[in-house]
Amino acid sequence: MLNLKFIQDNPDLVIEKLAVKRFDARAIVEKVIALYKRRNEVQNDSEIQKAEMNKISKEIGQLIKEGKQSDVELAKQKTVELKEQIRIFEEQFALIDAELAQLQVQLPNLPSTLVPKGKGAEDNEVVATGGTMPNLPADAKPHWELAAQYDLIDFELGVKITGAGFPVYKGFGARIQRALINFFLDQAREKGYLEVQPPYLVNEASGFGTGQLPDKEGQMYHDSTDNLYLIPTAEVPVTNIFRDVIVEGKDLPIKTTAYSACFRREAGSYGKDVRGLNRLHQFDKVEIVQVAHPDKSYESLKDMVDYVQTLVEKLGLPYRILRLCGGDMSFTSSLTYDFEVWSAAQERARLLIKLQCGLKRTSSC
RNA sequence: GGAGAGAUGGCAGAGUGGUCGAUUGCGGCGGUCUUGAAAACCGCUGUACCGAGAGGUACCGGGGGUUCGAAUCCCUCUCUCUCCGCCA
Repeated sequence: MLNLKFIQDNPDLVIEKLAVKRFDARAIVEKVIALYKRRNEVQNDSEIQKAEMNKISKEIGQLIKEGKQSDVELAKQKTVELKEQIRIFEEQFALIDAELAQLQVQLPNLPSTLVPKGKGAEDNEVVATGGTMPNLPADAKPHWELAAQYDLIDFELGVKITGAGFPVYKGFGARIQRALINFFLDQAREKGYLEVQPPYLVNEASGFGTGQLPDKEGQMYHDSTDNLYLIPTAEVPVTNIFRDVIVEGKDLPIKTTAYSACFRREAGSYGKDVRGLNRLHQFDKVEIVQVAHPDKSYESLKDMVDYVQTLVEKLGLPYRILRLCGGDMSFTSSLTYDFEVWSAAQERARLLIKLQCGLKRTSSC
């Protein structure tokens, strides 16, 4: 969320930057500036009254000590009107403040200077490609058929036990899943990431801490008995490690990695691209997170992009890295790289990894 | 599920209605001493917001209340710990 003072001091910059994201911020920015000024005036008036009130209260304490009972009564009378004025000012302040907050959340994060202008997927910038495209015969099978043929993943069994989107990995399928998790964790550790095993259920505060709540309320599995949420990504518990804590500047960047199962309701996505492993309710993911100094966050992002590139290289996958254009970026991001891996049998690129640098300054893999 | 205790500054831990934004210790920063370091000693050391500044306001788990005045009293919520019970 953009800082009010920043908006006030740099209105043109905000408008110009958000235009890259195809967002017309002019009206909101103007309103914000006017309200912000008004809010500060009210705050000032209110605080003058409060200062007076505090002063009188201290005097009363002194008078009581000295036993000047009549003066005490006199002073108390003065506070009656002050109290009422303070109440009115505070009411006004709360009203303006709420309106301001409501406007503030409507402004997206500013894009980095690297972000290309553009509308949608076709305007994204390809920054790197690698690997060799496999040349498959015309009758090549998609992964869900192969998985069934070799009994690696049993989707039907998952349906019986739980429901669609909860596959059962079997035999070599289960082993390769475990091997990949180990591979990613081991690689991350070698790059200086601290491995953690976080809880898979988080409380409400953690949900808000990473912005999953209230935004994606319906996308998370929720246990209403204890008011806990199943994590949609290890990003949630891992970044919440740092919620409300002060870290030493010399310790930055702090690099953390975690494997977790991830749970997503994927409400509303039925019907398209849901076959096989394309869209699951439960899946495995190894996350990397860096906590960096704001001035160094783009360096951290670069570091992570380069690192992930080495992973797809090592796995020998055909891939490309995209720098998303303004129109294709998310609300909170300031710079996003997508790693797309080519899926030959499906004849399309699948998004494998999304790395973003944003307000939360989190990145995932 | 039952009973009890607790939540205070980076950490530990005082404070039960009036100069308490908060004693003290640790940590951190600066200095004296030292060839250097350690020790010792001295000083400084929370955050946010408003203000050109002086300064002001708010914050002692969250919210509400009583009062001229609340870390302190009342109500309520949340969380943590201890003991008992139950349990895959």
